[in-house]
Amino acid sequence: MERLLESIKITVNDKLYIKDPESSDLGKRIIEHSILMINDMGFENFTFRKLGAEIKSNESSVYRYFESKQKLLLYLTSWYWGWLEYRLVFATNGIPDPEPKLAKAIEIVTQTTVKDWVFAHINEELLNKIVINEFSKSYLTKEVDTKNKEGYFSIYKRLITRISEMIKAVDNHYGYPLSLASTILEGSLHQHFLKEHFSSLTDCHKDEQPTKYFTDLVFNRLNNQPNV
Amino acid sequence: MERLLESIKITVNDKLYIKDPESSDLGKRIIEHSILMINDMGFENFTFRKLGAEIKSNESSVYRYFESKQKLLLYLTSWYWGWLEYRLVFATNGIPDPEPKLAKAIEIVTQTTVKDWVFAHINEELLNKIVINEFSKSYLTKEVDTKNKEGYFSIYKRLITRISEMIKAVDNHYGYPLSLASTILEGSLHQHFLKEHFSSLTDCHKDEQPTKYFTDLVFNRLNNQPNV
DNA sequence: AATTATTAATAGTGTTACTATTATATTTGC
DNA sequence: GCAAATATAATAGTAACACTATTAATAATT
Repeated sequence: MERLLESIKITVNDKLYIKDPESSDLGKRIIEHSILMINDMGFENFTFRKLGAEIKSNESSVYRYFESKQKLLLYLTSWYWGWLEYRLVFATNGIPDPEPKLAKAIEIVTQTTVKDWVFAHINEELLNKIVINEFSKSYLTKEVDTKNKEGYFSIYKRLITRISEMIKAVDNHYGYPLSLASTILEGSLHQHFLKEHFSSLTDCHKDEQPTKYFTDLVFNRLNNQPNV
Repeated sequence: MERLLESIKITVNDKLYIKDPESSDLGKRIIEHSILMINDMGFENFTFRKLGAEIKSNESSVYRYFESKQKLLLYLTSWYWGWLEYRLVFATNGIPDPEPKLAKAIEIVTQTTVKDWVFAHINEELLNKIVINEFSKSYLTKEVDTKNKEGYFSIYKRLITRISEMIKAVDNHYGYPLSLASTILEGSLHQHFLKEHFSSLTDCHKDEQPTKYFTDLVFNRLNNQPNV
């Protein structure tokens, strides 16, 4: 995969940044260290001032790239979903049969990310943790509808649509392909969170178990047609 | 139900408040109006200062009842889960067969709340909306493990345990009763949120559809034993 | 060498969560 | 009915935060 991706750039909605962080060294340091710091201290305790100090730059310089903390988070999570979408399409494209195709898709989106380091300044493993802990906060706000209209969630939405299409390909009589797709994505983040902090509320205690749980759940439903 | 509940008090962890808001008129107004205001403006924009102004009292008086905004949110959501647990136990206790019992449980926890007004100062319908929009924020923080140790999520956890027990009663060979129970609860909040803000990501467009979706999903899995 | 773009430094604004202190009501015990 | 205890209100203040404005220094381009 490394070879292939060298020429690939994950593109996110360009309204999410003022200046493309990929376009400069400072920009890349902003991305790299915001991932490290948000993962360390959590989004609430993370500030542009602290980030500036960490990268030996200045708060105001960070504001040249991102107009707010919220937009930086949306940039990071969008990037993550874009990267996941890329891996999903790449891994499933060659599979002709709907069942193994969906199975592969579930595997990709529910497993925790292994260290890839395809993009030098982006630690995908930590970014995955950030998505588990912080993504919900990016839409659980009063501004969600405007943000949505501005297209800040479009990659995420496209990803869910893709999964729902694969579900329909397995069973086009099933009545809830979109709900099931969104349950797989969100539910998998949630199971990973429970695994870390509420282990008494989940049967998933190892990284690969959410994949097994959702694969089992989805295929049992879809092979069993007593629809609505 | 009204008659019965007149003498019932939903009790939450008493470390969540400094002074019991149920013990005074001011306390009840704090609860009543914090529900209205958080629902209106969202948790981020809600402040004790604004609340004080609204109830013609003072910011510092609110701090006599709750030591922080976060604890007030935890109080409200705990109360909600306690109330839901009560309704769950009440509605399922008399059902001997595991299947209809679980079906009733899923119905209770996945449906949006109808106006009950059993507790004069608590609008359960709005509280349900608050839980949908804000509950995740109460655990998606760096302090989650300490909060958990202090017992601030115990009612929520007990509720999930109860549901998982009902799942086991239907199929005690199923390998993921806890994960399934937590998926039903969290997933249902999520589907209700999507219904309001991302209708292209769900098949649930009416209030009762999450119930149907999860009932279908759960029973199809449990009647079908190809376990792990 | 001059122009331009980028980055850094400094200072400031309004708001927030929360605390401390004092003053004023209200309730309670006798 | 009145003093003591308690609850509430008012005021002021702190440190931190998100974000802005302005100017200074540096680097890249022409």
